[in-house]
Amino acid sequence: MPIEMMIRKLRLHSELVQDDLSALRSIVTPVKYFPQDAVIVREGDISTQSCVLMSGFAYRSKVSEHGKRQILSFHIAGDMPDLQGLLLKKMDHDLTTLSPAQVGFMSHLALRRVIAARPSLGLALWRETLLDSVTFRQWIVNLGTRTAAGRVAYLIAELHQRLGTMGLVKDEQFSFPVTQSKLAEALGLSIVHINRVLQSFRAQGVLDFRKQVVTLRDIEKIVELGGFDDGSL
Amino acid sequence: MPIEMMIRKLRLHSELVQDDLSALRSIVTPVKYFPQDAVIVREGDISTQSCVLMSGFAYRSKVSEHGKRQILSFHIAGDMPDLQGLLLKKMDHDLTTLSPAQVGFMSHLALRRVIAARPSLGLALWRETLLDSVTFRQWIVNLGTRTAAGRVAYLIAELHQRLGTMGLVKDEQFSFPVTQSKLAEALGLSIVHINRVLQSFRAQGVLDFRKQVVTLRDIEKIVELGGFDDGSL
DNA sequence: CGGTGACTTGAGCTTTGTCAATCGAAGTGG
DNA sequence: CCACTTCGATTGACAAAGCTCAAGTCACCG
Repeated sequence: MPIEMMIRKLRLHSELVQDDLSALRSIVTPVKYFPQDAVIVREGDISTQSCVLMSGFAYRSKVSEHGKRQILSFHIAGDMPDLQGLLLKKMDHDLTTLSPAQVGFMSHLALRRVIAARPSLGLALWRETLLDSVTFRQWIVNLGTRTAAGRVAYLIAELHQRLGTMGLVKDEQFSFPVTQSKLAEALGLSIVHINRVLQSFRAQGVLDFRKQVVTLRDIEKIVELGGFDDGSL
Repeated sequence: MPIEMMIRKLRLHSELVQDDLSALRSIVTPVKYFPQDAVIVREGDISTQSCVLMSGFAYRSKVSEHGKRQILSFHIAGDMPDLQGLLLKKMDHDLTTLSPAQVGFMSHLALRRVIAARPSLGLALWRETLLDSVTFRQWIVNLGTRTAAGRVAYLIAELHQRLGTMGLVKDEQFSFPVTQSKLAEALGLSIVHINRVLQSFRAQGVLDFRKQVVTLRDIEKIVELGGFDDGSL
């Protein structure tokens, strides 16, 4: 029942009554399946619908004129990574799958209708977009203040926390189907350097990143390096 | 009539009728005057009101556990830098004045009342918070993909554009009351390095940054270095 | 079996940071 | 008005983090 992932996430932050939830459920299209590395929405597109990631991973990215690409955020089941399109018609970045993914869509027309009828739902969705902002702000701090090792550790800690609340972590281990090259694009580092950081983490028994699976070996150390702050809101 | 700055900015992005605008005006408290470097809201505070910057400059910042501070964004007249507090009760960052500033406040109670009565106003405010996000995303690209000189150039180009739409640029010159140390905190660079970049810009006749005033001398070059993209939404 | 994509490794180099000192303007108390 | 302090800007010398280039390895796939 993949659609429940979205509901689950929404309920983490907002109090919604059953009627709100079923109104929302009712406008989500049947799930579509996307392969790995498929573009869901492209920068410049005029969006007429927003999506919900039901399973799998996705990421948002933007290329700077220099041709360098920056990954802005990673997304997991339950996320609505292009909800902002509801009010900002023109996409300012790309949204791409990182793994095969199940995606549901909600047309903006239907969303507006449902929000007008149920203001509390509108507020809950607004809040979701604000939480998105919080993550971006943390990301800025990450890029601006931390060394390479700190950035990697932070990213892992953040994902660990988010996947944890969605029940996607088992035995301090989770799937994260990303290449080192994408990690580099996310963290503003070179591939070579990412590789070296990961190796040193492995050697020091901090964490292991192999075959798309992350294994946390020394959480204390990771949190210390990455200075991750759960930041309960 | 400083409150008109807010209205002016809102109307840039949303169509609002006079009644919406006057409803909003009516809940803004009389302006308060803040000196330079005064904290308006602090990380961890539970916010019960949001502010509107009527004149002057402010910035948002966050300290990473390492004690290093990161400036997240700069704000100018018309901005509502802590609007997200309406739905995210706990502040995740500080808001501080960069210069003496006039600030109006809107209590969250009143805001919620007015939004409930006028959904279009709610959407306009939601959109404002989304524009905030856009800026953060650009900032991530800035930190992640550009060299020191590019980052500085980008920041200047962004400010130039934003101040321009608010009518605060004259003769390709604008006031930006920031120290080099704060620039360093915003751009994730050391003070010394910022100083060198500014000097080289001055020497090359790209731009001049003296006594809190920025003078653009070669806009082409600035846009090229910073790769600024107006990104009309 | 050859090809492709991801990961690894080494060497040398560039950008940026650190440390330490100096300078200059503005403000303060005497 | 002068000595003194303070804060921000500036400079030089040196160190470090991270980048680029280039080559090689390894697993997988047609």
